[in-house]
Amino acid sequence: MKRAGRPVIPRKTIYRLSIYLRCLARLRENRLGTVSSEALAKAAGVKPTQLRKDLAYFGTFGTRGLGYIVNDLSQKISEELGTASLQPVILVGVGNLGLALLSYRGFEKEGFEIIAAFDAAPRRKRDKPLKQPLYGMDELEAFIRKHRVKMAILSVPAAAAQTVTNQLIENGVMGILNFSPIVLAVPEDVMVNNVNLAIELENLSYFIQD
Amino acid sequence: MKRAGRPVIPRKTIYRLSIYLRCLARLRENRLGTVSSEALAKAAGVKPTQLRKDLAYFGTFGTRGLGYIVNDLSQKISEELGTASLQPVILVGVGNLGLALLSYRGFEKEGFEIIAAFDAAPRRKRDKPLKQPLYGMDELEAFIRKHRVKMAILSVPAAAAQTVTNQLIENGVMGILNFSPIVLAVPEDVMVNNVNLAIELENLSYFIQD
DNA sequence: AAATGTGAAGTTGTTCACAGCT
DNA sequence: AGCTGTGAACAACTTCACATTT
Repeated sequence: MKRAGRPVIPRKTIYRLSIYLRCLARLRENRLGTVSSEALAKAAGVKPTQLRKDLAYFGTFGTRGLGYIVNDLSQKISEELGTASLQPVILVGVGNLGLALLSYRGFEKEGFEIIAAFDAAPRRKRDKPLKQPLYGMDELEAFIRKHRVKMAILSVPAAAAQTVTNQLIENGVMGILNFSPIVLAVPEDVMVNNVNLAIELENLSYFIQD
Repeated sequence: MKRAGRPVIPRKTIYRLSIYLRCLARLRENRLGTVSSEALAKAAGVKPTQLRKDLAYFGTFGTRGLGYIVNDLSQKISEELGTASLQPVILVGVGNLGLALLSYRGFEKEGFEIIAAFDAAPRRKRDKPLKQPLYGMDELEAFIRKHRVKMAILSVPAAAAQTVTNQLIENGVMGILNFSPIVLAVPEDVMVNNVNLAIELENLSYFIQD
């Protein structure tokens, strides 16, 4: 929580905190009480010093000579990330990819819930019955306002992406997880995370050339 | 192509080259002949100087006072990324997410083709008929070797991820697009790109807190 | 006049080295 | 003795400022 008075934590650190949290969860499942920065860093795929620096941004939790108490550290990171406050999310664009994301179970386990989906053609035949209600685009504005939705997953075709984005933002959405292959123009205070599968593949293919 | 004698291009630059390429494609569709670094940078969501620096890593293509020729620049970037050489890709783990990725049309348009899918339970009932052949895990090794597969998309459950990864690498896979929520341990010369949707959401939710 | 290409300056992020605690 | 916490050194990346070309 970027409250005044607190240090600003770098973006990359926040990313890694999420990773640490997941590693800690596995340690807990294995009933481990404490962990050293070396062990946790290894599990997370980073250097021990980086882990310690990351934690130092928002406190000092370790015991010298011993390491970190798994439960405590887990909770501290959770608090810092604000994971406690479960955010409602909507999804816009129920094509192939959107449909998949809707049925993907990975979200709920992590404390997010897609509470509704929207599509330009909500009655189009889909193979699978959805858990979430599916509405037309004309109901988008009212829904966002009514449920105070702050986060949206965008999986519409490229041509529609900017228009939909504008609609989302006008009605109060502050964070967008963008799967459409376009760079969205947004005001400074709106946050966009891009996930572009084609680019990820292209990137891989570049680096594996001998 | 990281050939000896060429400068090493930073990872982030490679990422952005992919983005520029897509922006240029749109300019071409709109029949634009030339573009300035300012205009292209804006479309790509970066600063003009950054765009120019990125390009400078592998050549000088612009004309001062004029800008870049869309077609030429497009081709140069394509060459640099090695997009020309269309890589065959396999997908392992046909659950919800894997299924979605298989039916996602975004890949083929960008020059990738998922040529086969593998799953521990290949006969499990799935709602949708697949375009790609679906095999059991026992056929994985032979297939990779026979088709000289270098890239894989991994969408298996966390518990299976590392085991499958080892299998892939032993048989020659050099690049993995990992959707499973685990940090994979791999040798240095193997490249992993992680896509973790839960972390992306968690990250968004952190930054939109007021 | 307009826009690129680039050395230098600035910024951000990572790693080292070691002091300091338990 | 073992392991954390952190200032300082280092490395990577970005932006600036401006010389240079068309």
